[in-house]
Amino acid sequence: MPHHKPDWEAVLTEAGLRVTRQREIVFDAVGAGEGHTSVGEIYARAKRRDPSIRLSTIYRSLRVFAELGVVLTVPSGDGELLYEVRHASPHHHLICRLCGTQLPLANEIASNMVREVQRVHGFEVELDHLVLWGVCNACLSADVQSRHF
Amino acid sequence: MPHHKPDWEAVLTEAGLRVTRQREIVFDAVGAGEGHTSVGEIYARAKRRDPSIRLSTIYRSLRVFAELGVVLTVPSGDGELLYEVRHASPHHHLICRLCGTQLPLANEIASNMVREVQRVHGFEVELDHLVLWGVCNACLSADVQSRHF
DNA sequence: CCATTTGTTGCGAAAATTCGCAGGAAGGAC
DNA sequence: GTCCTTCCTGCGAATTTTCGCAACAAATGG
Repeated sequence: MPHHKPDWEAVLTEAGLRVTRQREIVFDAVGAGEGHTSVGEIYARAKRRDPSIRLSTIYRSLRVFAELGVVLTVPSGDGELLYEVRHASPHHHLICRLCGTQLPLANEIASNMVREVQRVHGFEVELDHLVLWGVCNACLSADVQSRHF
Repeated sequence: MPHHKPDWEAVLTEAGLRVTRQREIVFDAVGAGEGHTSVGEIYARAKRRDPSIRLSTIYRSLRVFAELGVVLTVPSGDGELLYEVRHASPHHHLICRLCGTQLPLANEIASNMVREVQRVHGFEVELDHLVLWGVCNACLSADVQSRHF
């Protein structure tokens, strides 16, 4: 199936919001690169398509997208917020606070937890993008070795 | 309540940082109330003890504390960052995005997930304060009813 | 088409957060 | 105590993010 129609437009109209030229530009700018994108980069890309677009419009669009869940926010290592378009299936990350590597978390683990919360608390968790910080395998062994010295 | 020597000082010195009067004020300000505290509130409390303290000092201290893990940051509903002192045992929350209620998450659920991640990915998750957003029991039934009308 | 309604944008200003730097204070060594 | 060395803070300015409001544009219905 061609899947050419971007579905974020449907999500917006569904929510009673409007599909505008600016929002299209911003959305495309988020997805233009690979992976996570900073506000500055998004602004630069957007301005390339419409030099008169204002930074406040970028921020407003991003907030709308994030609230509706069509883009996800990922806190980068140094506290800056990064943005990324959300793909069909929810995906979760493990981020190593030592080397910064990101690896995907097995979906089953996350959905198990969601199911458990539902069973125990009767609470419906909406888990789009779980980010777990910690230390990866490689750094764990490296750290152990460095303590040897 | 033998609330002995606050251990955040040990954590700072351990990291080669200094225990200053300002940092003491900021740390106390974070913990002065119950639960999560906003930057503005922290600043207000700190200024009560030292009117000459600067906002940039608040931000710098909070960043240091957060990086060392002695205070935790919690994203509030509207995107604002809240701060809270980290207590001995990790604790996790469920927050309802409809009514704002926060309820504690059974520790077992979280630690199960951490164990699973370790087993499957060999990744050591450092889970101090997991916040899961969703819809609580009460709002779930209320929502169902409202769809009836 | 035209009119109406309501959400959205541009614009500038305000607020929040970070930065650079010189003076001041903590911790350590003697 | 005094002297050092670094780190921290006050200070103001720069940067980032939000806000208010009038003009504008998207969807809807006639």
